[in-house]
Amino acid sequence: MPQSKRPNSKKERRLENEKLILSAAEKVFAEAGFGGATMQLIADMAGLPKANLHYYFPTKESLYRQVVQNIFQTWLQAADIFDAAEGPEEGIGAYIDAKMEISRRHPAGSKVWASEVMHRAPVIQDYLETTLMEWTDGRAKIIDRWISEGRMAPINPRHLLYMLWATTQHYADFGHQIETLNGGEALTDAQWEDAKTSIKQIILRGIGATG
Amino acid sequence: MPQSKRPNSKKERRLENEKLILSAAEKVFAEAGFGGATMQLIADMAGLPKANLHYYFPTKESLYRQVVQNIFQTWLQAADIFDAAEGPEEGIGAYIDAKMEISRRHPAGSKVWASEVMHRAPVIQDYLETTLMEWTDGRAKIIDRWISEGRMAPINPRHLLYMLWATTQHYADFGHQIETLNGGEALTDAQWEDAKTSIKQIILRGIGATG
DNA sequence: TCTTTACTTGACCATACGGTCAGGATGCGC
DNA sequence: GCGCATCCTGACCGTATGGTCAAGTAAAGA
Repeated sequence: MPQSKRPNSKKERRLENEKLILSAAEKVFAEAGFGGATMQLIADMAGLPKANLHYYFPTKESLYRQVVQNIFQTWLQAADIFDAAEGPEEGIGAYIDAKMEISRRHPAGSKVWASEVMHRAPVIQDYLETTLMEWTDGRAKIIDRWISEGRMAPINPRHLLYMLWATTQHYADFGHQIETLNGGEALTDAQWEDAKTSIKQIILRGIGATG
Repeated sequence: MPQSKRPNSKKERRLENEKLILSAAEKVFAEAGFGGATMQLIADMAGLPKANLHYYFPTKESLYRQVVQNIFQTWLQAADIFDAAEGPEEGIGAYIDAKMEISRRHPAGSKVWASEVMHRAPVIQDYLETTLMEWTDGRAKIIDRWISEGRMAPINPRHLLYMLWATTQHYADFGHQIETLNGGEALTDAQWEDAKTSIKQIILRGIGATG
């Protein structure tokens, strides 16, 4: 007699609990860093006993690894927009929008990623060397093509990409600083729109890609 | 009989040891985060017994606090260049150069700062609310004046400042990622120059402040 | 030289943390 | 309904860590 209200099937519960744990872990790792986070805190936030965490994720490190890998996936998804674009104004503009939206919706993930990279990427170094490297090379080539087609000014694509990453992720990673400078209030919808517009304005004009 | 070769006077030794400890602490906090850093590790790196650290800095938190405050001072010093400038091209250009130089010379400090802010600034929240707030308001006013004088395009000064911070500090905080994408090699002198030039080119042109 | 003050340090302590485990509960296939 | 595999969890353990302390050493001051 499978119930649909409260998912009690084993598979469903498993997935649900894993999701619950991963979500709690992301928050705690973001707030406290890997070293400062405790399994007990994650357990409390997930509403599960600590020993249960170790049933799903044998070690703290394995849990952390899973969190970071999930974030990396989200990170890469924003790339699709870049690829589908027809030119720099559309591609880079949409990429900025997408990454700003990620910063707004998943600030914890962005922080965990930043923390991981700052600590010399002990867990996802191989991803940096393979997947991220390929992604970056591919995007750099697209930008170089746009430049050779005269659709934007000649600019080192890598530094442009770093600038895009830095600026968009700043709104998540340094969100607390921004909020403090905003009088202690989170940015409003209008302010987020203003941020997006300002960034696109500066960068698109800066690379000579405005209509 | 005060010796000048090896500073054995109490005051000199005190200052020397404090500097030694603070320098080691900055590195360890940057590499491991506050939670991951251990007093033993800092002691080893400073070449002193652990108990000696606790003589100079009673708690781990007090040591951390001192490190963060020192970094904040460096951070603010780069402002002088901004103030002394005659117009946006000179002021913002020089500010970018100065902040990039800090990222290059003191990456550990930048990382500690980033980490502190990411964790909701438990130690320097009051600085954010007072000193940083005033600094930001002041700089925003200067930019607004430049805009009203027609020396640059109308742009929300805050988002421009965030962009400057984000981009320049990215080269320190995400230095490991940049190094990995650079084939595992640290950026050369020429590459650092290229970075500075690219950033200035995009931003100065983006805000309509090029000669 | 003698006293006092500042500094140094090995040994030690309480605590908190990651991780284990045994035994019980629960749903699943037959 | 029954046996089995999966899931759950309170109690427990070893270790590492921040911090203490008392006893010693070296410099400053008189």
